[in-house]
Amino acid sequence: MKPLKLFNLLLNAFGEQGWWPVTEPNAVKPSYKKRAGLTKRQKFEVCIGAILAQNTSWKNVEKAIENLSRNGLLSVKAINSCSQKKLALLIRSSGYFNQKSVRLKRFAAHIVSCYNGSIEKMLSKPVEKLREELLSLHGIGPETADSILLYAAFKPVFVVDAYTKRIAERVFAKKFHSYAELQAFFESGIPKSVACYNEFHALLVELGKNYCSKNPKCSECPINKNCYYYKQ
DNA sequence: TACCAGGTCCTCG
DNA sequence: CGAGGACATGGT
Repeated sequence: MKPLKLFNLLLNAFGEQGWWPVTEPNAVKPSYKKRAGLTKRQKFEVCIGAILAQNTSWKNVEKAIENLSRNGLLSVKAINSCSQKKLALLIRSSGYFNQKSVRLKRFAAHIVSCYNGSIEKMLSKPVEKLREELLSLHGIGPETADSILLYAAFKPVFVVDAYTKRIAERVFAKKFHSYAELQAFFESGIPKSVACYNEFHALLVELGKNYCSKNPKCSECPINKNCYYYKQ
C-alpha cells in the first residue's frame, strides 16, 4: 500500500475532519468545521493551540483555549502584555504550563517586535523562510512549526506527529528514523496541496486516537485489511 | 494505580 | 548522531 491509498481509505472511513478546530467569533470553545478562511484571531489561535497541544490531549488544550478566550487573550497584544504567571494559571489544564506560558509569550513578543504585532504579516512570508524563523523560536520544534505553516499560514507542508510515525511504521512495515524522513515519505506520495495535507494529517490523528493507539484495536480498525501490522 | 496524550529541549555517551 | 530525562495535567 502507498500513502495515497491510505489517505483514500481513511477519508472513506471517517469523512472530512474540519481541521484545525478554532473558536467562532461568537463562541468560547473551538469547533471542527469546514471554513472558507480564518480570521486574524483564528490564525493566532491555531498557533497558540499548536504550542499548547505539545504532547498533550486536545481535550486539555480546549479547556486552556476556553480560558484564554473568556479572558480576551486570543490576540498577540493581549498575550504579550499578560503576565507569564497569569497565563500559566489559565493554561494549566494543558500541562507543562510553566514552559508553555513562556513559549506563548516568546511567540507573541516575536510578532510584536518583528512584525509590529501583525501575525498576518509574519504568516505571509515565503514558506522556507517562515519555517526557519519559527524553528528558531525557543519551544517551537518541527511539528509545531509545520502545524502553524499548514493550518494557520495555509502552506503545503505535511505535518508529522507521534501518530503519523506509529501508523506509518505499522501500516507500511518500515522504520523511520527522523521527522524529515517521514515527512518526505508522505509528501512524495500524495498531491502537494494544502487541502490534502490538511485532511490527511487530521485523518491520521483520528485513526491514531481511536484505533492505532499504543495498544491498537486492530480487529475493529477500518483499514486492518490493508495493514501489514495486522496481517503479520 | 499506572499509563497515555496532536513535543521540545537539554545533557550525556 | 541517539538515548534518556524533565516538563505536568486530566482521563481511563
